[in-house]
Amino acid sequence: MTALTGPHRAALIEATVAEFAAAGYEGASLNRILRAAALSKSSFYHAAGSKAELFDAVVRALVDDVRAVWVVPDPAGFDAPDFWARVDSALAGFAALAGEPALAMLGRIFYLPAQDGTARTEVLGAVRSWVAAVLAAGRSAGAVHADLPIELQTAAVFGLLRGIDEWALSGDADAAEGARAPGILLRRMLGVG
Amino acid sequence: MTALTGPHRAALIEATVAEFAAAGYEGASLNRILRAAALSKSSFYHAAGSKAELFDAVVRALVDDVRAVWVVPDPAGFDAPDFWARVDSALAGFAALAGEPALAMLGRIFYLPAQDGTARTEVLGAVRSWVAAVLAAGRSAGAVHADLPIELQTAAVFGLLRGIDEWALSGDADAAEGARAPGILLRRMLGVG
DNA sequence: CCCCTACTGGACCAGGTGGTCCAGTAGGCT
DNA sequence: AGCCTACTGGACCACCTGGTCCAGTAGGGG
Repeated sequence: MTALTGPHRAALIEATVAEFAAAGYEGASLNRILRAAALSKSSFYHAAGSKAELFDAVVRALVDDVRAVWVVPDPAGFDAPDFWARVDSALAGFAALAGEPALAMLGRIFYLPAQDGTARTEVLGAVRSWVAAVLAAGRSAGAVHADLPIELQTAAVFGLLRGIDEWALSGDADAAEGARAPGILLRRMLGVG
Repeated sequence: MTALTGPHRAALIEATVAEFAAAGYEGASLNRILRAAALSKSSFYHAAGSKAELFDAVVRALVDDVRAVWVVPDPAGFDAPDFWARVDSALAGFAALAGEPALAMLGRIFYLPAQDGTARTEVLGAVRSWVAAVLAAGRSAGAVHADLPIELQTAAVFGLLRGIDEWALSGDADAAEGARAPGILLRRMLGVG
């Protein structure tokens, strides 16, 4: 019922994020989280109604953190001749917050398929339609190919970025290469000319 | 110990694949599999030593199915001026076996991160280095950009294909568009000129 | 001071997990 | 026939999961 209130909120979110990092979103154990947060079951169920609500609250908290650092650009602004320059600067702004591990994790949370009704699907849908709107603006600016469905292009963008991200995380990756790769590859994949 | 032998092999693999489809690789329940295969615990542990061995055997069986239908092209053959035509025909050959749902599932199994030592990591590594070898051949043929690490390009290929695959699976996807997308997008993303 | 509400600790629950153990039994070999 | 091995059924195990319940207790308002 209550959507995670009270003094334990911060500790609970922190412990949950750590658990996500260790065991993934699906594999996260409520018992482990409570143990880490030094909180009893009953206290937890008093503050947050269920495991699902906890997870939703955490997702929302992470999203808020991101939006506090990175103001999401209006897709309409991308309908301009310098479309790709604007994409580059948006990517640069976004890359700036990749430093904070808690925020980088938000991305990882969305890598798994989610069932409807959760905050994840909601946020993921919002991000997805934002990307689609940006692509649509790029199309009217003549900067983005229009010979494939825009939803397909959106999915390709997500997949590509995820692939780059996973490479960047796995061992022998050069951070500088990882930072410039999205701009280069997205432009080649989608850009006209 | 034994790597899944005996008369139950077929039924066990079938039930396991069905369970993978229903609950995912990680969420697959051994008990459900045994119930579906009408096999008792002791019989199972006699035939296959553990859940992990079952999963390995199933992965290997699916891989064998794929290799029976699609002969993996030698990467060396891609070092040619018509590199992208060869990629297209390889993609077409691979798309032909997307019809069989059990085989399509193999891909989905590899979407999740795997810990070392399992057949999944082994096969995934093999596929990954095959793709890297093809890309290297494309580079020497002058058909593939060489301004980014080849491992990064490989990761980008995996991500892109996964993104397209997920789009193709989710509802309102046009199968024809989904079939021609990989060739188009891979070439734009990686191709020179 | 008393009471009432908000909160807390911890025992407890049903149901699931992968895995073990042992008393059988069926089938081929000698 | 006798035996020995390969297999089977099912009870049982420890441990984990998310969730419930209840007897408290701390703290602020009347």
